[in-house]
Amino acid sequence: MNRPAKDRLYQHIAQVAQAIGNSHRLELLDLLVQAPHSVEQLALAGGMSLANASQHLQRLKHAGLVVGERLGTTIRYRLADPIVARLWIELRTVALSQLADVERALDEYRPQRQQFPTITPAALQAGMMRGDTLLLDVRPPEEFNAGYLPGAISIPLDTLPTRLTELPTDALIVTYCRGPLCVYADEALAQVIARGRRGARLEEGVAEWQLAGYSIERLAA
Amino acid sequence: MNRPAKDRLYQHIAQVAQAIGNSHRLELLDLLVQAPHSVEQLALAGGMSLANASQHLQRLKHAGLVVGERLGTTIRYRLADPIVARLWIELRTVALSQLADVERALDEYRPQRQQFPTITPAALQAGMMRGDTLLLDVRPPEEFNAGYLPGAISIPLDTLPTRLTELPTDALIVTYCRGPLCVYADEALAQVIARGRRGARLEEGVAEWQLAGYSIERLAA
DNA sequence: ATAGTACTCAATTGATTTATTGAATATTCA
DNA sequence: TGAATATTCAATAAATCAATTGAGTACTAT
Repeated sequence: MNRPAKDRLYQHIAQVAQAIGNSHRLELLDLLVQAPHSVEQLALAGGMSLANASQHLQRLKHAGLVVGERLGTTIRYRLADPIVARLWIELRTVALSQLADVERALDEYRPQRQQFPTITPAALQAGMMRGDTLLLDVRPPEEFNAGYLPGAISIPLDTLPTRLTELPTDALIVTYCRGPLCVYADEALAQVIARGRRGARLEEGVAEWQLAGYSIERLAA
Repeated sequence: MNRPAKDRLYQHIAQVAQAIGNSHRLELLDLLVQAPHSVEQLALAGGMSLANASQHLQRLKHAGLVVGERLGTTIRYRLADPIVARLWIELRTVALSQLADVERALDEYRPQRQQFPTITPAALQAGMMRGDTLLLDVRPPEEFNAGYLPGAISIPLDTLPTRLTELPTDALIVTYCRGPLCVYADEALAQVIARGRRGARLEEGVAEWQLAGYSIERLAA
């Protein structure tokens, strides 16, 4: 058995794990799961400097996890392959399951998450088939445009206050956003319920939805 | 949006990725996927010092990926949960798919892997149903005892030379070992084919087999 | 109680990673 | 051609990681 060749093999594989072994790069991947983003957008959304974001993107690119394409003066980064989304979801699932600190940190970040009802994908689909459930996608519009759950209506969180009166009073309002690590759907739901509507949150975002075997819709290009 | 809480959340999740961001720790996980091992066994199989192996195991334990239980003077380590095996397989799959260097390193470690036929799990099962296929598990006996593919016979690689005459001449001999990063099945297959038998390798080990939805057998305790 | 075995821990050293800063590069527009 | 915008790169300092060494701990057998 070739010990040096075996060591090199594991070292190469470890490179991918090293690429995702940083909190900023994980957040960048989480953003890219929703839609392609420019460096500027990623730096802003991830709360890091432009140079820092760019450096982290080079690390992710070098590990084959993202690719960038130039569009004029901007470079649009996206996931290199859907299996990268799967790896991120798997990592997050293991972290949540195996480390109590992750669950605690999630409660601190999403303090409202135990206060409202949740709904499963299957129950959501049944409700939408019956016609008594309304599904709201409260992500930014570029993320909705990149792909959304079937039947979802886009009401970005920042526009919700002026649009609450549009919501029917006799339906169950279901909100979703980027997935389990996102608070947008919690905040939207709080407003919906405060306004007297019945509501629930879907924990899954588009990536979790697809990983569970359901399909998404996409606007015509 | 609570920026500090969000940062902490991603930092906690990154801890798990950091834990697997080292080649030695990946090899330890790969070994533990097959069966629980003592620190001494792991250090030997992984080509590292006892103290180093122990340190890496502490890192994996702290990330919730392995657990240890004392049995007399030895501590037997095992995966904390099957989802850890899934994470390892997912990471490896991404690495093989996204980095050409990983494929090259695998070729260097397994130089014979393109020379022999392979067989899919479905074709293997069909052949065993027909009764014209013999499945050999060439891992060490403790790993076979921890769980093996249904219908497999255990012939550890080091005992194969003295047992080749036992093999039927009219069946397809299929070998498997720890999975895609293991050479045991290649070396066994070379001997089987050199002795004039028809042979093929199954790339999947027990973890890949289970992840694909098939069940394994286990000897009564 | 002591010796043997297995394992862990702490300190040290050298290597690697990360964020910042300022310069450099690429593209577009007037 | 030059200015503006977007992005990357290189150098630096601080923080973190990994392997080794030697000491310490836990368990077992005599």
